[in-house]
Amino acid sequence: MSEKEHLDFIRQIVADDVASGKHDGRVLTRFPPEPNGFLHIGHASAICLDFGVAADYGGRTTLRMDDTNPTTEDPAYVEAIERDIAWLGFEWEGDVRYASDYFEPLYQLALRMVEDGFAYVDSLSESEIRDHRGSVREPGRPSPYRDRSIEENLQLFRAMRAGEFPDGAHVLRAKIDLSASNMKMRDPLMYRIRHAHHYRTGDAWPIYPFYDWAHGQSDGIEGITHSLCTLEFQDNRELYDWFIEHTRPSVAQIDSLPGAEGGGSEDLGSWDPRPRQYEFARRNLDYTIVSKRKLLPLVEDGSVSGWDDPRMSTLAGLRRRGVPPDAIRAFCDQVGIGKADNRVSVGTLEWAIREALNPRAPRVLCVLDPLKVTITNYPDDGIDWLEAPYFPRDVKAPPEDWPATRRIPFSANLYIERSDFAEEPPSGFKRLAPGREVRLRHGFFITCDEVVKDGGGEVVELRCTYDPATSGGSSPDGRKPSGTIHWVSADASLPAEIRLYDRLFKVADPYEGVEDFRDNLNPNSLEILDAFIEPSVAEDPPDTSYQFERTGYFIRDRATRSVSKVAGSNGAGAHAEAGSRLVFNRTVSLRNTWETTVYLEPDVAITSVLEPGVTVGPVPEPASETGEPTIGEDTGRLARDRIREESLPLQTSFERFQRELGLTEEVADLLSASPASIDFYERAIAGGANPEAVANWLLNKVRGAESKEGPAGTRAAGESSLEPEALGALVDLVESGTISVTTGNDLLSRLVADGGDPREIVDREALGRLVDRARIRDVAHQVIADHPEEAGRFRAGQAKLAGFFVGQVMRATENRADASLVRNIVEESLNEAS
RNA sequence: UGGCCCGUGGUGGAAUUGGCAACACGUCUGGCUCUGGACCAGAAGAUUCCAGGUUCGAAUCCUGGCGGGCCAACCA
Repeated sequence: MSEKEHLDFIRQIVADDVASGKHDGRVLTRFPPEPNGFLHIGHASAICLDFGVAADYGGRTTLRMDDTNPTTEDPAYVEAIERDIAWLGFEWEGDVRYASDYFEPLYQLALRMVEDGFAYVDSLSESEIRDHRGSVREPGRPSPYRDRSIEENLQLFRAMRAGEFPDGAHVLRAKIDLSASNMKMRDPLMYRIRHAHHYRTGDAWPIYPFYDWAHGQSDGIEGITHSLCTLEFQDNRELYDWFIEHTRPSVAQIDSLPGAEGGGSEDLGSWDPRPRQYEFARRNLDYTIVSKRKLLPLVEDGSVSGWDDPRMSTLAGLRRRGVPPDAIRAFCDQVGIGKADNRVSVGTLEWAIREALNPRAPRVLCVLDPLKVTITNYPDDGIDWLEAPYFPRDVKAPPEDWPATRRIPFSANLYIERSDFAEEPPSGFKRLAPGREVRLRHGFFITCDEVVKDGGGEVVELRCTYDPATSGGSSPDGRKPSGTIHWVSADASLPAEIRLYDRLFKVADPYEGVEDFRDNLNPNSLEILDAFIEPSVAEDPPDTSYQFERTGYFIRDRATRSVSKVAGSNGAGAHAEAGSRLVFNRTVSLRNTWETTVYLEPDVAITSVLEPGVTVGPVPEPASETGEPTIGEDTGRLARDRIREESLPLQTSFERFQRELGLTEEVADLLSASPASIDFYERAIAGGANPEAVANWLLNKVRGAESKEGPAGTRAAGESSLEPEALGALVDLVESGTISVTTGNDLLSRLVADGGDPREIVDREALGRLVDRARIRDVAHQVIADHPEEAGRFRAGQAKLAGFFVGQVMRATENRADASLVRNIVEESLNEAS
């Protein structure tokens, strides 16, 4: 992958880890699909990330089948997944891994959890467990079996494993916290009893681990360093970490693994490297579904012809549609990765496809919707084989294994595209019309002399004359026709079936406004055309991607169709298989700026019509008389007021802050929210620092500095080494002008991290404020000289660039300069220097 | 009166961690062309969800509000 100056947030984390020498700088990621369906374009994004991140940092990626649910999985899916990833162009580390290969070590690990008292066997029914779990609003209740002895748990769990109980009789649960606000932590299930046949382990196991238990431990077993998954697993991360921290793996347990290196039975104590989970937003594509579970019903109910139906967003479908793998990779690269919900336009995918195909797809002629043209001044039984280049001049490096030209037949009977003729041409129309001349691509100029219609008034034939002097596309007299159109000989072309695919769903968001997303299926997503194509294609390799000139990119489908009607033929189509015709899938149309495709961005049009002036949120309701918080009210303030009503000291401080210290009500409110907060503030101002300034620092900057995270994943939330007295001293230093505000900011982060006395640090490091006008002016001049372009733009009126120069000067003086002074001097210097 | 996460042009997203709101797709001009494609040149499009606050300076920090997503499967 090319070096980018910008790193997405995942790569930033990995880059930091590598730089800090975590795991000795090793990176191992994993792609863990469940083999219960085909991979789709959404997975492509995850695959590109998992494999791409590792590759960027010299790491590797394992492919792991997350096959812990025997009832949904199938070896056919395993095969499809491997095929699709390989096709996409990625190579996984070693053999394919299977979670099912880890069933034994997982079980051993679980046994230890039971021994250590971190897991218990619960014998409640499924619905009872659900009931005991409580809701998001109410805490759960412990199961009556929660306090079984370790011995009993051990014996029961072993019996579960031995197959002594029927399905549903017991489960193994982690013993965590039934009242956790995170539902995932309310004693999550680790194992269920399921007497089911697993496609790999057969009937060896009557119990199967759940995702949360299996996944993190599998990461540990494989030595994964960065475990990337989608946003909906954010709540699971706390559990992931809990499991990682509470297991005690030993070499013996993972020794039974295929490919294990062997080696004793000593305790590993913990997983090393310790895997960490990071989440990113899944990629949604408009007019498309990216969910294996939603795609399955389409396959099952016959809405599509299979997982590889070219309308499907599956990699297999895209492949059959003719989308090259590098286009998908380019697309994933282009949209990148983030944490915000999104819906990418399919236009972006189409762009990537055209970009990939344009330089390498040979151009051929194919008429999709034929209109008969008779050349009246050409011999009826004549035929000319014209030499035509496969690539236009602007394709600089056509594929070397493809010939430069082919021959195409010209005869008295031709087909042109019905849309390339207009009896009454609109203005700007550059194609054929009565009396007009156009160029046939790679052929002659023709002029339309006569329009033949059927009884219904529909045009059925054009009678034209050609100019024999224009062979090769130009006329000796130098005249230029208004346009160039594609065509095909009716006497010597091949009949072809063309399948045009439109989006599978009618609306950008298939889940919008319906209970069943299938109600949003586009009934016209497939259009089949009887077309004619130049005969050269019959001899080409079957998987060739073409550009049909002026229409789009197409690929030959593996299917052939028997001829439904005999095409006008004199045997020139002899290369085609007798009695059959070729089938082509349209991969994507050409970009079309003439016929503005109405369907292209309908959602844009619709929103602008439906929501003309809709502004932000709803109008706040007036407060209700019950005093209950209503929308728009400051509920935090209400809560604090209520607490103060019941606590005299709090209320006293609240009032004193306002009356004696002159703080605003809002500031006093925040400061008097808790005894700890009041105490901290009182101690900070005890040294004589300006109360108002201290309050502002405390409320704004200190909170900001404390919430800033350290190196990814290692943040110790709420931990601060800042002493109140130090804050008071710091504020005093700034207020008295001893140090600059910016130095104060820097110092604050250091105090929060490491503690200390600001006065000492300032003395020791000579951080005193720089107010020497001459010094600052020197620096400013230097900065201006170094940035002539910006200086010019400032003088041209871009006033906000002053901030840029202030920043540069501050940097040059290590933040010691007085910023107001700097701004002053910078603006002065900028103006005088002109 | 739950927890967690997320709001930057139409779309996806940058902003070197408080100092010029990048880039790409799309749109619109103009040029070139034997493809109304490609290519070349240019333009338009953003009070960074809102309101306050801190700061010389805020997309970024603080407070509150609004909006969206996920979580109560013996699925993953």
